[in-house]
Amino acid sequence: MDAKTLCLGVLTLGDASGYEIKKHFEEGPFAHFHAAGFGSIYPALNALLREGHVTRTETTQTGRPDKKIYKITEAGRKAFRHALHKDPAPDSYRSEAIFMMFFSDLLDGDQVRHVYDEYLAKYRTRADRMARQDSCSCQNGQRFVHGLGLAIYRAVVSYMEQNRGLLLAPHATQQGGGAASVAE
Amino acid sequence: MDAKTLCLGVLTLGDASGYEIKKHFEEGPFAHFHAAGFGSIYPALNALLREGHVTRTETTQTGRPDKKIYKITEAGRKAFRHALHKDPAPDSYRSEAIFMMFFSDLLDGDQVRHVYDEYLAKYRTRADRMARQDSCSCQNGQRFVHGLGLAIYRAVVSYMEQNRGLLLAPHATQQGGGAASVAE
DNA sequence: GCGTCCATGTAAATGGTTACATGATTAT
DNA sequence: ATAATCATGTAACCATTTACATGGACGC
Repeated sequence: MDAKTLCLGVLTLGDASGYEIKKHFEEGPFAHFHAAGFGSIYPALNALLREGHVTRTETTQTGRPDKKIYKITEAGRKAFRHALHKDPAPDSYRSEAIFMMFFSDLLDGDQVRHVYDEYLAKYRTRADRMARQDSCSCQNGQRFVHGLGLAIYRAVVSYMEQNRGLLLAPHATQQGGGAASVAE
Repeated sequence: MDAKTLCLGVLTLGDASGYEIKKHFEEGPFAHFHAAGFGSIYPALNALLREGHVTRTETTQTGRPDKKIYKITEAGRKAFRHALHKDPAPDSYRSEAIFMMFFSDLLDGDQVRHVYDEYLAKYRTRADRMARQDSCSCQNGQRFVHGLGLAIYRAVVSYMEQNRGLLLAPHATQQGGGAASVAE
């Protein structure tokens, strides 16, 4: 899925600037299923403008840099629907952290613990954030995807909590600075 | 994570040819967390050979093309451990199928049903295949990752089964090509 | 016969990430 | 003071994907 289609998708949810589109990919509802950086968003938006798939309005703000708000056109909507009509490419998932955990026996314990803890913390945070976001007002597709993301994050957190011992067996619990030894 | 490190990782599990390494990424235990194609594997192996991180043995086979078996060296193991000692890059997950489902209200029902069905079937197949693979003989890290993959796949399958209605609500069950109008 | 599996590789093209460039405001 | 947020963009770099090139064996 190229950056242009991704941007069009965000713009079907409402007008936005390039900066706001990036935030969408970081915090928005499908943040977990795609990503894009400035280096791909800005050129994509300019290309979409050239193609007539979006219009642009420059907004002057006081105390803030100027903003360029993009709005999808009818041609843009059509192009978006057309792009979504092909068979989807297979999912691609890449996780260096999990790759590392796979080889935990080759790493020293501190490193494994560090990777494990950071990873679990990150997924906990995301699961919590998603759980707080209400998806009630959204359309069905959006609710479906939100729920799916949440289900995946919860599964990861739950599995990791229950199987910590597999990775960090010999070292006991030994976490954080506290004195708790037989935590539970 | 560059292709070289990925190949080294596979080679810590046993000697292999480039072709076999690719199969590892398709069917092996961390298939789900990383991928690599021939175009990145073969050049990576040649680079590793130049660097002395692997050795290569050419094997002549009858009725089969010749094979080049790669074996990791001590220097290679050291380089691998070193590569795994950095902080892992954040996960990147990209799914066109889920992106499509997110925008299901813009797509026609047939298309959504098609994407949904294919996607669920794929995840079911993978979950089943993983469940059959025993991970008992593996080291802890490998068991951990295998279990994690399985947990994720099961969560996806389970969620999708339970929430099909969100995506495909108005159309009733209505599957197959038949004439069923008020099916279910 | 046709497709798939085995097996290796190169080259071009695509496309994304990273670094650079700039700069005001606000919160710590 | 210092970092973060807001805000846009370009250019070099890097890496992967894709297409091309080759070819025998085996099953349908």
